[in-house]
Amino acid sequence: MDTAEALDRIFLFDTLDNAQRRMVAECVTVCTPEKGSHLYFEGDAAHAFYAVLEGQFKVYRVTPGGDEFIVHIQQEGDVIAEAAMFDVKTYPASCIAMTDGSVLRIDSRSFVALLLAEPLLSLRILHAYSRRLRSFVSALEDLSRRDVKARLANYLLRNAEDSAGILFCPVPFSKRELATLLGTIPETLSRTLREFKSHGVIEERRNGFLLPDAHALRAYCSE
Amino acid sequence: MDTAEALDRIFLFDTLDNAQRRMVAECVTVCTPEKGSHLYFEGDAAHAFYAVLEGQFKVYRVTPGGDEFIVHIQQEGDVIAEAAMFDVKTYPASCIAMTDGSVLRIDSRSFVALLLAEPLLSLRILHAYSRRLRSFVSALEDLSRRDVKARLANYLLRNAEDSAGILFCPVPFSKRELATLLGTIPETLSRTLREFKSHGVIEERRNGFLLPDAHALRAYCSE
DNA sequence: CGACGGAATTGACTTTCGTCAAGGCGCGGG
DNA sequence: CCCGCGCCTTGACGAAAGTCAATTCCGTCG
Repeated sequence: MDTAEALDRIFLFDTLDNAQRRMVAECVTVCTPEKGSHLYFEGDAAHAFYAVLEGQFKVYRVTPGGDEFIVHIQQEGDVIAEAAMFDVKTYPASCIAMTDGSVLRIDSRSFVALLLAEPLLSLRILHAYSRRLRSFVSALEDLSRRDVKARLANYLLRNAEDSAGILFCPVPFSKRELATLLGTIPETLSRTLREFKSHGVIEERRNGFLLPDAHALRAYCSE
Repeated sequence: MDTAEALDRIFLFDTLDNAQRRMVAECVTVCTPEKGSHLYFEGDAAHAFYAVLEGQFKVYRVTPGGDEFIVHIQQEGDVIAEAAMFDVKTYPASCIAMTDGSVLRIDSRSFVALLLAEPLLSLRILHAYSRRLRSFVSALEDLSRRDVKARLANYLLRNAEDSAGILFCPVPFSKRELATLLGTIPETLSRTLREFKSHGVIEERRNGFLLPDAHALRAYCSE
């Protein structure tokens, strides 16, 4: 994938004019990390941030107790570690490629210079931030007020795609990771999935779940 | 309080030069809401955002079940609803004055125009966002991985002020609200406080807690 | 001063969820 | 083809924390 095509795929850049794109192109490179390789480790000096072109990337921290905490799983179009460029010098988490993939690597210093020259670009970044912030607020609300059934139901509905009237929620990663994303553990997730399946509200498929009874799922959400 | 003095108190504006301050002053007004009055309600058209000069303000949502969920409690220097100006037309939560107070009201449209004219200001806002974002990530980690004891200990230490070697954590609001902030309920908070008091790691005072044994508290954090 | 009302506390009970341990399933390598 | 290794599932159990209900504390107002 060349740089121009890559910029088209990232919402931060996809409406820039040609002059702006040339400027952005100056401070980005396309990388193709292999599955299992790290974009960066927690504590590394933060000279760059990333935008996902292909594949899944896991942003995580290791707790003092040695457990993994998944901050988020980023997919095509998502921006990773954009926080790092503004107010810190090191990454607050680590990021690993869960699959082979490709990313746009954006040099922080050059990019900040670009922002100063292109205020519209700043507004776009602000926009991105505010969406991310909002999603954290609802995740927080979710975790503190709802049980695992509600969190799972919510996740399935939120990530579902509608094709020909059939809802399908892709889960392109392991159940262990889904459990961590939901703030629970594989055992509890497994039991909750079983309950949903036995009531016929979901059906398991390769890499995801069919949601034949969205109405019932919504009921779980607001319980 | 006049506008010039008010701008000095808000970190978004406190390093602006005179010309910039005059521009900002154009789109802000100082308001003095009384205890119990709302800055805005969830769903209102979002024409402005706010910065706290004095008092406490509670940003909250009402869940479908009718419970209150506190998104955060904002105090002097904090910025409220800055997300609203970029990508949405309505406030995603409500905000009420918990005490008499004063705020800077900033008109969104004029401010966005200002951002386009003053790229440095955009960078400051970005900075603010990234800090806020980071605090949400740790709150999330907290909620999903730690028990109430750890969350309370963490909260106390994080918000403590050191005066003459004595740590004091101010809690200028009710225990009910503290409980909600910690993602629990008053009963559980009360029991946890009792446990901490009985072990001598905290002492209750008017509007807060003394932390005579910070070391013990830190042990609770990482348990 | 005494009564009321909201906040906080306490106790008994229940539910949810995590822990521990065992076993099944699928897949790749020898 | 069989073995081993992860991943996932299942069951039994216990701990944490929420619910419900009763009581105490405390500030306010008549």
